[in-house]
Amino acid sequence: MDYNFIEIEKRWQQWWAAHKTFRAEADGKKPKYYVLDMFPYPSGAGLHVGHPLGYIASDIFSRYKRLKGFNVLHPMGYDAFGLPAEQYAIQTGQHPEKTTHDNVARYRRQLDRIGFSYDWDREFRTCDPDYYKWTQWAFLKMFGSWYDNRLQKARPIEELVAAFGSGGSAAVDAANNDAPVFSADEWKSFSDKEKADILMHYRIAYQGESTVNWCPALGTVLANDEVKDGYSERGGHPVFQKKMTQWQLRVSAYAGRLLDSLDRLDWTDSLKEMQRNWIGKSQGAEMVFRMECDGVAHDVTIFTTRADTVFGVTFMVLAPESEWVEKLTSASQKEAVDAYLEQVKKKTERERIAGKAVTGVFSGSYATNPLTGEKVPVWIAEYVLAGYGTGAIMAVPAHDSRDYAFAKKFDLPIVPLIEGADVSESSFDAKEGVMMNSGFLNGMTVKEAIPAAIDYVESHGLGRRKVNYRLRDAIFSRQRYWGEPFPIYFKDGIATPVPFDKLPLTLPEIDEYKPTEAGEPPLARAKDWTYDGYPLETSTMPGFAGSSAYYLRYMDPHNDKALVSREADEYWRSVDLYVGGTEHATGHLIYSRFWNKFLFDLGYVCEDEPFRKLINQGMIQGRSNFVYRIVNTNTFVSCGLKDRYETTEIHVDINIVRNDRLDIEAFKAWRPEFATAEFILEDGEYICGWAVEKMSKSMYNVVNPDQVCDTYGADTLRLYEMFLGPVEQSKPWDTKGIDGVNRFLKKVWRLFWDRENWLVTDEKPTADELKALHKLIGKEQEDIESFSYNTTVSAFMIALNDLQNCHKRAVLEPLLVLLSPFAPHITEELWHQLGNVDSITYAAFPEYHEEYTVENTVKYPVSFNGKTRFFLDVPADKAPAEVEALVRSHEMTPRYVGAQSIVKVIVVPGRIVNVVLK
RNA sequence: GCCCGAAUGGCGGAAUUGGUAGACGCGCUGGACUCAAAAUCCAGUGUCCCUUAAAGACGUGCCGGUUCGAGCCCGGCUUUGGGCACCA
Repeated sequence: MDYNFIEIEKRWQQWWAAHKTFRAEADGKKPKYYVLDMFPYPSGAGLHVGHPLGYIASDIFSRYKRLKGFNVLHPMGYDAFGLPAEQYAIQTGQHPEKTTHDNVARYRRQLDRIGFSYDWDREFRTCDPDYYKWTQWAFLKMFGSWYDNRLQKARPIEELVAAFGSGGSAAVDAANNDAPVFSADEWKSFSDKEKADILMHYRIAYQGESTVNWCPALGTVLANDEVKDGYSERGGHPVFQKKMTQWQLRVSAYAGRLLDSLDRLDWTDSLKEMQRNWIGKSQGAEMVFRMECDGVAHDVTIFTTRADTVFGVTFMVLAPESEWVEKLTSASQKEAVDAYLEQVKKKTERERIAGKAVTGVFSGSYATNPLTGEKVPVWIAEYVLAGYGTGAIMAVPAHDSRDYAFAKKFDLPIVPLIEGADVSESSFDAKEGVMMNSGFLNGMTVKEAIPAAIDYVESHGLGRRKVNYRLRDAIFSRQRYWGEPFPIYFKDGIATPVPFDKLPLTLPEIDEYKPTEAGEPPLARAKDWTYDGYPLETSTMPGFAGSSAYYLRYMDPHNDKALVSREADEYWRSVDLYVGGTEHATGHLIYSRFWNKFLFDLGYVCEDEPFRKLINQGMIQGRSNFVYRIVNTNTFVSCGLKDRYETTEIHVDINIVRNDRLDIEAFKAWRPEFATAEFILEDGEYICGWAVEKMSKSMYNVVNPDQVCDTYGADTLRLYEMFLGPVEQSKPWDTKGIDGVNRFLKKVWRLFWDRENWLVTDEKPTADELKALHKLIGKEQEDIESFSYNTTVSAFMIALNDLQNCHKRAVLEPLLVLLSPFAPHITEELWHQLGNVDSITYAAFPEYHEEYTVENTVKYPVSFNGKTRFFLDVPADKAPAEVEALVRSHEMTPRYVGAQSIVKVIVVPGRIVNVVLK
């Protein structure tokens, strides 16, 4: 009988579905294990061979854990709200729901062919109202909460209201955005609207004005992680900085906790480092400078990490968007300042970064250095960012390169503060050296001077220690259609939550998906978009809203009373293994952690971190092929000869190229313009050029997993993707080696069947066969636990070489179990042919016995002059003299001895060997 | 500019973490089977010297160091991938 993978794979996929083999249920008797893939956005292009890489790895791990006796939760679903479906809708008028539905169906078909062990009963899409009900619920919980800096946790807003009533704004230390100061009596006298406005400054989900990334081409604002180098990540459109009122999440309140608990996570160091950079903690001080403008004094707070350099301040700088700009612009400078602000506003984010042009304007006011009493000018310049620190800085050109560039351009004084620092050509930014020109700090090193300066400032009431984070609050509204509607309506101008029992607030039907003529979001087109007669919010939530708590929903996906029941949450707790790409490091993985910590604070979940262990699978790149057309002709020249002509490089579909050799007939048929093409060949063949590039439709280098399943089968695909190299590593897709893996599976089949005979016997295995088997068991356990799947596949091949002619049931049965996580279909088939009725999934992972793999030996540590150099395996019954002879004759010994000679060899029987050298 | 990571045959990649470098697979060469091809099986395959073999020398991006011993540790580079980037 032959290995008919098409038939086998179809049969067992149906069998697993019919028997719900992978259904997970909370079961207190077994230890749980939760394995999760980052769920996909179902794009129109379908899956390519790169997508399943992580899914295969996590599926192998899930199947392995099941064999090890764990109750495994391994779900899958779709991140279905998003921009592509909406843009397609704008172009074609097709409802995004329809597009999404079709794409999901296609993804599902493709996923099913690969034989994943998902519990499909738990599937959901983030655009299902039953699901986004809980996204809206979480939003309302955030709207109804504030962050207590003292307790470092979120609390219900009612408790804040109570505190205001008894002690005014001073009663709490709460995370806020520029909240006003008031007394308890004032609070009581405020109108409802005034109270609501104040509370809005404290809510964890709040509406507030801030400088946002505005993308006119997409007609929406974007979060920081959705902007790359000044362009939108989706579509690559220019982004502008603009002050706007938007919904935001107070992620910044959690910056410290997000940073600290990174240490407890089993993630790669590089990913943790990325998050640390993104959170960007910096320790320094806030200092107050008195500034005077046309005779009026203002106390302006600045942030610095170099309090030690305060004696070298020669000017101050405000960000153009700072609220101080207006108050500190003198009448005489007003015109110049206004012109400058206008000029800054017109620039895109890209131009601000890329230009690096030094620009600025004098405000007309002066500041007093609180330590020296010296007066210095106040400038306005775009190199100072409004969103970080206080939007104002003290400039020390001698020791900060940006201040230095500014001082040079505008001819401001530069005062060096560190002995020996040469500041004639550039600033001296390093935090080292000995202070001078710095009053009481003189003679100290920089490392001593920083805390000394801050201590001085604190004790004289001029400022205080302060930790700043780069992490900003997340802009949470998008001016788009295809997202979760905000369950908020505006009653007399007060943002009011839609009651919980009215959720989900479902997305209304509209006839066009574009913004309105007036520039309002698409939802403004909906008829009667009101609640209780009041207008509803017309923005929708961003893509990350639905993906921030989806791992919790999988624990209890059909619950209509809660996001997740307490019992389900306490059983499944958090994701034990999360597999996905690094591209989510500063987006989804920050937002999810924030979201989870918030729910933890309110007692809705029992773990404060969502993803215990994280593996980042690498990208699979495409291998593109090129043909070379001679300019202005329809003649194509083979790669080796292309330098003799002037040619244009054209991507050619890799499906009509084999081993870099072009199928000329297929090429002529590929596109009408090539039907009459002529060719200049090498050795009778057309050789194509090639390059490794991103796998994409436009480069004609996409390999569809369906094709691989057709030609080789899903088991080969799974095994091959793992064999390509470490899961974490990016690598180009290359089918060169796939035959070797396929050959391996055929050989496995041949252990059971030759052409027509069943070969399996009940003979007793030999010692060598057991040794090969147990070596494999040991290796596989070790490798799977450390995600070295490529070496596990190698171990299978080695074991197979050792077991070539072994048809013994006692060896083959455990072998199938070992192989089943990697190649589930072929093993399931053979497992049943061996007479087993139930799925191999329920088998037990074979136990590893060291005695089969290691001879009965003693391990002697061999040391030279007391330092252990190597271990020698010696049969246990050897006498000391024989051991000594072995050591002396050991092939490595001369190398350890080097130029010295052996004085004597001391052997402690069964324990240790020491070689004394002279 | 700053912060991580990587560099090993013709190729993808191994190496028990300081102990026989190149596992396993691909490719290539030769052979068996075949009328022939495909498939399958067997053998060989880091480089140099050599008809071949033995033996030897060299060999993990470059220079130096520690060590009896370095792909692995230390110092200094080169190339390359990724992240952050007027964050005071």
